[in-house]
Amino acid sequence: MSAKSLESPGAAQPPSRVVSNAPRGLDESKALFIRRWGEMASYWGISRTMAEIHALCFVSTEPVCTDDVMEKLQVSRGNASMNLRSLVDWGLIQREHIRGDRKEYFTALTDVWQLFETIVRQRRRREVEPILETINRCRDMTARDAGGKAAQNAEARAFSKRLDDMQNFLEAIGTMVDLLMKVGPKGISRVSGMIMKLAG
Amino acid sequence: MSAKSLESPGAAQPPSRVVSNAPRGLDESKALFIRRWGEMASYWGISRTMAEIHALCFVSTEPVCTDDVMEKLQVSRGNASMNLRSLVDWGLIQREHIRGDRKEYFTALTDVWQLFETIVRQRRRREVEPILETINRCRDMTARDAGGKAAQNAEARAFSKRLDDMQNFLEAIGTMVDLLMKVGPKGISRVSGMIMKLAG
DNA sequence: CCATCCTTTCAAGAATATCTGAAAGTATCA
DNA sequence: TGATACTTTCAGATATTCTTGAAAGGATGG
Repeated sequence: MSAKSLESPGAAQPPSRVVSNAPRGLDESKALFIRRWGEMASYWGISRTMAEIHALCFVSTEPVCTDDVMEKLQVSRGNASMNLRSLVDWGLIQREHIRGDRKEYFTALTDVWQLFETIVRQRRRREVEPILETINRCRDMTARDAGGKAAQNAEARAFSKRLDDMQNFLEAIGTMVDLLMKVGPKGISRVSGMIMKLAG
Repeated sequence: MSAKSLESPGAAQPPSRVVSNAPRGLDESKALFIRRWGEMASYWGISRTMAEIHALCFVSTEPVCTDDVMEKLQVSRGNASMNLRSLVDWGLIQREHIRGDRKEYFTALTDVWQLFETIVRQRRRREVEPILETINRCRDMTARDAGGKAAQNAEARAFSKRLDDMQNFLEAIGTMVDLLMKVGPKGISRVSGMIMKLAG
C-alpha cells in the first residue's frame, strides 16, 4: 500500500493495501505474462516459481510482499521466502521497507537495461569466468605434451586451437557486451546503424 | 575411424579405431574440459550428460560414436542415443557416416562462431519469439482497459510501458546480435573499436 | 531371405529438484 | 520485558527429470 495508511492505524492492524480492484483485462494480461515468464524458467536454469515471482514483481506497480506471492501464485510461505531471497541474491529484486508496516516488500528492477546488466554480470561470474579459468588450466595441461610424438603433438595442437578460439570468442563477446552496456538504450541504435554501413 | 582401415577388414570386423594412446596430459585436459562443461549444464537448461556429450564431441579430433560416449562418460546406450539425438536436433553436432563402418558417428560444430549462431537461432525461436508474442497479446488485453477509471488507466499505462521497454530491448539486442554474426570474428574487433570511440 | 550389427524407444527405477508447513528465529512496539 | 508480527529454516513429502536396460525397429551384407 506504500502511500496509503500513513494515518497510523489505531491498533496493530497491518495497513490494508488497495487490493486489486483493477479491471479484468489488466489482471489477465499480467497473469498471462507471469505464466509465460514461468514457462521460460527451465531455459534459464531457474525454477518456474522463481521466474514467476520475478515476473510478478516486474508487472507490479506497487511493492510486493510475501503474502502477495503466496496468494497470487499459490505457493507456500517457505517457498515464497526462499525464492524471494534468491532473487535478491541475483540482484533482480530489492528489499524495500514501507513506513508504518512491519512487512518486507520487494520491487523488481524494471529498467530493462539495468536488468540486462545485472543478469550479464551474474552469468559472467557464474559461467564465463569458470570456463575461462578452465581453458587456461587445460592449456597448461596440454602444453605438458608439447614434446610428445608428432601425432600426439598434432592432436594437442588441434585441441589448443579450439581452446584458443573459444577463449577469443568469449573475450570478444564480453568486450562487446560491456560496450553495449556503456552506450545503453540510446546508443545501441546508432551503433547498429554504424555496423550496418560497415557490413553492407 | 575415418582415415585408418580403408584396407578392408577381411571379415565383418568393425574397423578398429586408433584408441587413444594419447599422452596423459592431453587426456586429463580434455576430461577436465568435459567435466566443467557438464557443470554448466544446469545454467543452460540442459542435462549434465547432454553437455558432457557435446563437450566430448567438441574436444575430439575424430568423429565420436555411441560406444565412445558410453565408454568415456559411463552412461547407458539409451541415454547416449537420446542425448546425441537432442544435440543433433539443436544443430550442435552432426551425423556422419564413415566408409566401411556401419556405425553412425558424430562431429561437433567446432567453429565457435557457427556454434554461437546456432545457439542464438535456437534460443531466439524457443525463448525470445514466444515472449515477443506474449507481449503483443498482453498489450491487446491491457488495451481493453483504456476506457477505465483514471487510476486503472494509470496502472494499465505503467504496465504497457514496461511491455514496450521489454519489446524494444529484445528487438534492439536481436538486431545487434544479427549484425555481430554478420561481421563475424574479423569484424567484431573493428566494431568494438568504433563503439569505444563513440562511448569514450 | 536370414543373420548380424546398430539404433531407437520406452516403462520402470533412481536421482534431483522443488515445495510444504510447522518450528525456530528476529525485529518491533508498547 | 513480553507480546506480536513477520521471516527464515529445514526435514520430510512430492514432483520432475534423468537414466537404465531390454525389447523392438532398421539397415546392411551375404
